[in-house]
Amino acid sequence: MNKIQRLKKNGYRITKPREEILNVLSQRPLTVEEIHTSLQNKKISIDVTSIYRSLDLFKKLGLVTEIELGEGKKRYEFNDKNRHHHHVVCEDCGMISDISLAQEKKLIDSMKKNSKFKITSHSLEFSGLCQDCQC
Amino acid sequence: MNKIQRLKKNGYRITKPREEILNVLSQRPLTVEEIHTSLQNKKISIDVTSIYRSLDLFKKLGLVTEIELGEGKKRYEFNDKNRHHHHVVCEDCGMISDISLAQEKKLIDSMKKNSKFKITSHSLEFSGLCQDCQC
DNA sequence: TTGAATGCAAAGCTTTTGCAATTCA
DNA sequence: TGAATTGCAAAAGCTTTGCATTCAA
Repeated sequence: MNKIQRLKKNGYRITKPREEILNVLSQRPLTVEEIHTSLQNKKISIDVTSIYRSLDLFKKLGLVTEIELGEGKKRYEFNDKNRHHHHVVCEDCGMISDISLAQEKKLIDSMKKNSKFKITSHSLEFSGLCQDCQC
Repeated sequence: MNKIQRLKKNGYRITKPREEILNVLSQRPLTVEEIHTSLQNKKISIDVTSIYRSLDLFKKLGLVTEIELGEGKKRYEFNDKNRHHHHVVCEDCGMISDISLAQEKKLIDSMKKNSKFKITSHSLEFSGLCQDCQC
């Protein structure tokens, strides 16, 4: 089931702004400002308010994941359920890379087993210097 | 070496506001607002601006760690170097618990070895329901 | 047609900046 | 005393809210 069908199925309307925002959301986590600029570049005029509201809806439907990388603002990324991953951010240039960790499952499972909390989600973010910025 | 001495050693002044902020910072990560309220309760009047500026200094000196738990604001916690840990936050009541994970080192070491980035730090945050909120 | 969604303006929070007054060493 | 630090006011982000208008079904 694609993203548009998923909207419809839940009784929400397929609107131009929503379609455009979904089109622009890639694997790379974007800020609201970046989404807005990206749409403007495509000559699509959408108010930031509508972007915020659309993202809220997408979050609720599980279409989009909200992440914080310590920048003081949120980032949004299209939620590919088949590809659980985390991020590493370059302290110098801000470049963001995806990472998948083989040993991760063990760690999370053990956390779930041992914690008194009922764990529902986690975030693991790395910070460092990317290849270019190490020189 | 205690926190006050650490300030002095680096050529910074020991001032009333700085002392009071350090006194109030506990293991529990606090927001600037919480620090401010906590000081007011002790009849200590400090401007939030000064709190921000002191925290910036403490961060620079490695006395305090800044964390984000997805609340849209930052939290600050006194940095106990002997006790590396992470957090789990209750989605319902906001309660924050510390956690230490035995298997963590392996995961991080492998990340450091395999990543093209030069990893300098990481954050691992869990979200779920605390014991009280599970009922 | 009609409720849902959008745009615009305004406000709400958190955080930062500028500058004169104060304070520590 | 003199530079570092503080308080106050203002501004700068990011995000949310209210309301009239527009739009999808």
